[in-house]
Amino acid sequence: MSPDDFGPIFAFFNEIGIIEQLSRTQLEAHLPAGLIAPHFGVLNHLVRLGDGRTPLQIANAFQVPKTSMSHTLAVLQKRGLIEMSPNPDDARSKVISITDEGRKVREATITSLIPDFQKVLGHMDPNNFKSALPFLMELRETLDKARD
Amino acid sequence: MSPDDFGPIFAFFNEIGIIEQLSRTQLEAHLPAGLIAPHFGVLNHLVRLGDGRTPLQIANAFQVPKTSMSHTLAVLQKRGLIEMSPNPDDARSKVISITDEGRKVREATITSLIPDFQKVLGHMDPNNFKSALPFLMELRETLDKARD
DNA sequence: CTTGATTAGTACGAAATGGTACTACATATA
DNA sequence: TATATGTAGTACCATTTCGTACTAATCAAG
Repeated sequence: MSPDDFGPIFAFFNEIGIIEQLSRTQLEAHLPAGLIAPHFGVLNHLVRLGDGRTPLQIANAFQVPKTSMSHTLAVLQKRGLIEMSPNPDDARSKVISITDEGRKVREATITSLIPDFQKVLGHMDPNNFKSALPFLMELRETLDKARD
Repeated sequence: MSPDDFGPIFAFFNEIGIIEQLSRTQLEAHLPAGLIAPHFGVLNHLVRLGDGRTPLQIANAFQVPKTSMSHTLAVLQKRGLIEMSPNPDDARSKVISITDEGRKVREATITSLIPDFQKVLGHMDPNNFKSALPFLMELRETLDKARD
């Protein structure tokens, strides 16, 4: 890893940033008014990994401060998309579960997103996404381990 | 692009989001207090593409609303890192230029960032970044064209 | 030239992010 | 058991983001 390598590496992270922003905007166009990407992220997380997680666990999973997640969860609760119960194992803590309404919002978002993605990405080769994944996952893990 | 392709594609964008967040945090750790990634982004933009751009051009380049860029530029100006002059071609508009102090901040940030990147990414193959770049650029352009 | 529509930038407000500090509970050490 | 230290969550606050609405300047059509 010589100094000459950093040009392409900076360019790489620059593209990552722009793609993140454009795809986030695309996602948010399909969310109910007042919900943004982090809200959807939490709903998706709960469906994929199951109920029973604490706010702190969710904050760690998304690499955001617990105080940010606290606010995100409050919005989801206020809209009836999640429930917060006391944690039987730890009275300081809470346990998050998704409601039927929350599931419906996630489903509907994905359902309306897919045709849009298909239209936008239709002419791209899906194999490019698949073959890029292992490197992205390795990079994500590397960056993740580095934050201490 | 069949429905089965969307699993890996969603996973792909998920990784993009996490990597963006982790790398942004890494960058911001090297910025002077009170400056965040968008501030650095603008300074970098001005150095790479030159002075003389209007706020709206810069907002478009970063795909953010002009009202967001207005605030970002106000912070940079208040800290003496950019200058805003009247646009001789259009009295409604302004022209942005980076100051010597702004250049110094950008330089110092990059200089302190490189050894950190080297430590974190040192064991990764730089060729992976280079070979991922063309696909990311194609994807970015595709997403960019789609927003209308 | 004049009038109507468009455009650049900003003021303002609502919501999101994230830091500091606090409370309540849990855990470790004696 | 008593006490000290650590942890989960939140309240509060400063800053960011971005939408709406406005002002001033430009452009287009007659």
